[in-house]
Order: sequence, then structure tokens, then C-alpha cells
Amino acid sequence: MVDLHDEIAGKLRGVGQRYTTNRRVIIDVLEAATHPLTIQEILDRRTTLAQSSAYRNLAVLEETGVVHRVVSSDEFARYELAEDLTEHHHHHLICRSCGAVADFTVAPEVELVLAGALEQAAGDNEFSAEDHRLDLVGRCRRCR
Amino acid sequence: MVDLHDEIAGKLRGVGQRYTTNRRVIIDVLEAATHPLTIQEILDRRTTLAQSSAYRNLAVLEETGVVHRVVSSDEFARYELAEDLTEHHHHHLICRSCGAVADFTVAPEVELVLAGALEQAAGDNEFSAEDHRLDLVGRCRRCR
DNA sequence: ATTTATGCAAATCGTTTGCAAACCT
DNA sequence: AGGTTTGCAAACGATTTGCATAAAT
Repeated sequence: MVDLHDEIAGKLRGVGQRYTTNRRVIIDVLEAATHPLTIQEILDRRTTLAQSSAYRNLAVLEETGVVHRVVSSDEFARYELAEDLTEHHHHHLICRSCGAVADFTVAPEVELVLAGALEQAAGDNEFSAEDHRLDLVGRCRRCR
Repeated sequence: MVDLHDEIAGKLRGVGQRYTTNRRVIIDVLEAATHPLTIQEILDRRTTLAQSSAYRNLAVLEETGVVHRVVSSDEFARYELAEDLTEHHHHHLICRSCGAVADFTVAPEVELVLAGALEQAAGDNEFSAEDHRLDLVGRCRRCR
């Protein structure tokens, strides 16, 4: 079994990138979070990190497949660790009112049915599928 | 059976809004399209429409539930007619490279399984679900 | 006559970028 | 040394907004 940071360092090295202090700071923050975080939330948790560095490093981490950008209903991008690092396949509850994002899962049988249907759809449309998003949009507990 | 424009006019009237010329122009463009359109694509198809009017009217139409905003991988918002007007439940193929959005459907049985799983997830999380998004993210034919 | 919509131009604000200093290896 | 990363401040660009005019009721 491989340590999370070793795994990330390896992925970065594979594309000629370094695992710098700031990048590790970002990973630590995302790992501790229970839901995708906005840039501002990341900055609030680590005040030493410059905003521009957060943007630049998140871009690198996203291109490398280490973090995943989540689009919500508001104007803020949110980030979470990539699923192949967390081993936790999940989907998102997106609040239309406040933009908050929470995680949820569905039963494995449902995932199986879904995977089959998506594979067929991709084939039918000559589309090279890399990922899928299954989001529930509505009102979170606090906003409803 | 009700005409599309009558139905939209009624919905707008219901929230104290008028069905103006510009709003009808936007609906006509969206109705003729086979996939969600960006603001720029809408403007290109009707050069008399001012950009600010497009933004303002799309906001009104979205709040009224007449059009639906689709978030892709690029920085441009895309719009389509709401599903309850088109009677055509569908999902989106989103190209990670160029941001293009195409429609696809899955078998009714799959939709049923999905609906059940989502209902349960919403209940488990005290979330008031209004809509779901099932998107396939990858590379379109032209970009792969 | 009043309210609402329009078009233009300017402002907004999350994000991106230029640059010089600090950091690796 | 030779390259990359960093932080600051300035620039960018999709979207929003102020305001005077036009349209709708």
C-alpha cells in the first residue's frame, strides 16, 4: 500500500512536475475536507498560501489528475481529491440556493446499470468517455 | 394541446413577466438548436439582439423555468429549452477539450433505477431534489 | 401615465498573467 | 548555474449594471 503523498509525488514526477510545499499544503487541506472546497475556503484554512499560487497549483494538480474540479450552481469553482486517490466513488448534492456541495453515494447495482448505459451512449455517439457526473440539484437542508 | 409560445407566455405571465420580442427571439433560436447554445452562439444567430438583453432575458427565462442553464467544461454558460417544454428528457455529452455539449438519452429502465436511487439519496440527506444532471465528460468526435 | 424592457458603455469580480525574487536539484 | 515556483500587483474577460430612451399595458 502506498502513501497518499507518495502516490501524488509519483504522478507529478511522471509529468515532469514537482511536489512542492504549496502543493502539499493544498492536498492536506483537501484531504481533511469532507466536501469539495472553493479557492477561498482553501485560502482561509492556510493563510500562508498566496491566492495566485492556489490557482496555479490547482491547475497543475487538476491536469495531472490528482484533484478534480467540481462545478456548482454559483460562480465559484470547487476542488476535491481525485476519486482514484480516495477510493471513494461518489456523486454530488448541489444546492441551487447557496452553491454548497455535499457528497452522496448510490448502491453498487445502480452504478453497474449506470455504467452500462453510459458505455452504450458513448459508443452510439462516437464519444470517448473519461468520467461521468451524476449530480442532484435542489435545496440543501439549510436553504430549504 | 398548447402552442409552445402560448405556454411560455403563460408561465411568464404567472410570475408577472412579459413575453417580449427579444424573449421570443431567444426562444426561437433555442427551439431551432439541436444542442445547448452559448450566449455568443445565440447572438450570432440573431444580430439584432443586444448582448446585455440576451443575458438579462436568459436570466428571467431561467428563473421562470423556461430555459435551463447547462454548465460545461469551459467558461461559457450554455442554454436550452426546459425539458417540460420539449418533453424530451436527456443528458449531456460534455467535451473536456472544446466544451461542446451534445444530447444523449438512456433507456427508460435505467431512468427508473436512477430515479429510485436519487430519491433515496435525497431523503437520506434531507435534500430537496429538484433536478438531476447525468453528464458524460470526455472527448467529442472532433477532439479525440 | 406608469411601469418594464432595451441598448450602450462602464463596472464587477473570479481568475489569469508578467515579473522579479526565492527555491529547488 | 539552470530551471521552476512563488507572491505581488496588474490585466483579462464573461457577466452584470447604471442610465437614458423606447416599448408595452
